Amino acid sequence: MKYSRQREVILEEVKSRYDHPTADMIYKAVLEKIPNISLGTVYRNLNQLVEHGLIRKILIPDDSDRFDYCLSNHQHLYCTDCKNVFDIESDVLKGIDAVIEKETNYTILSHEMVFTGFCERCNRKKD
Amino acid sequence: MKYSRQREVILEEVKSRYDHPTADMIYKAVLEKIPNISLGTVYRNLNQLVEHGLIRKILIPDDSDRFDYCLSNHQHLYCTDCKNVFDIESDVLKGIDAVIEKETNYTILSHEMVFTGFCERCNRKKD
DNA sequence: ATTCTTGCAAAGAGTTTGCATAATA
DNA sequence: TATTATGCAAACTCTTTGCAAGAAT
Repeated sequence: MKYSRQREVILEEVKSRYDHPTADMIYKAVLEKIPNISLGTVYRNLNQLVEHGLIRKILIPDDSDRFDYCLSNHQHLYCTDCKNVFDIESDVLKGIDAVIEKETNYTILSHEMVFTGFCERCNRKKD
Repeated sequence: MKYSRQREVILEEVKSRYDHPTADMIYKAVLEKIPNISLGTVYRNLNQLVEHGLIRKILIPDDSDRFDYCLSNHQHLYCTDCKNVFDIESDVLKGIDAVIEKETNYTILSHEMVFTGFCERCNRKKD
């Protein structure tokens, strides 16, 4: 990838936050630093960064895609109450691709997983 | 839910096929039986059937949603080569929601999981 | 000099919604 | 009769794309 300031700032933005933002949230944030950046550029760069494995895209049921800096094996929880995405630190799924590959005749490259439920805060609200 | 022939035929269509169709594929199939049904009605009914737990929606990375009749615990493989969705018979994920719930302070209601890779047929093509 | 990237705006795909009408309970 | 569902079309959201201009190698 040829260098571009737009891509650098976009990647920094994804890296620096932990709220699993949508493309539009990233666009709005990056606007502060590059006031004339376009939404198309944000989408193009996010997709490129995903393709190059620098960030990942998280699919949310009935909601727009989120982006996350690629770190260790971790899972995600989508809280249907506050609509936020939270990290789940758990290694129960470690090596699952290899397990499935052994059990079937498929080639497994990756998987997408999202849990749906309630976060801590929304759990407490219900008491 | 109040009875409607449209919904009945839509549910039968999802029940009867194993190719994890998109809303549009279901619409085209149902058109054969109800020639004046509208795409909006298909979407409305699919969503209702999902909400009532009769069918499930499968999220596919960078592709449209698929629908599947709700059966036992099984997983899905999205073949990036032929773009089809296949069933994976495996119980490695059985009880995973409860495990995560024990490990965290979240309430887990459900999860979405899709493996990405190659199906048997596309695997063979590569040899 | 060549290739990649940008901003802009328009288009695209997929899905939802408002409304008057029709069917169900 | 009251409620829910329908067909139609328009609207809506999210995302992609064509293009001429600009930046990076």
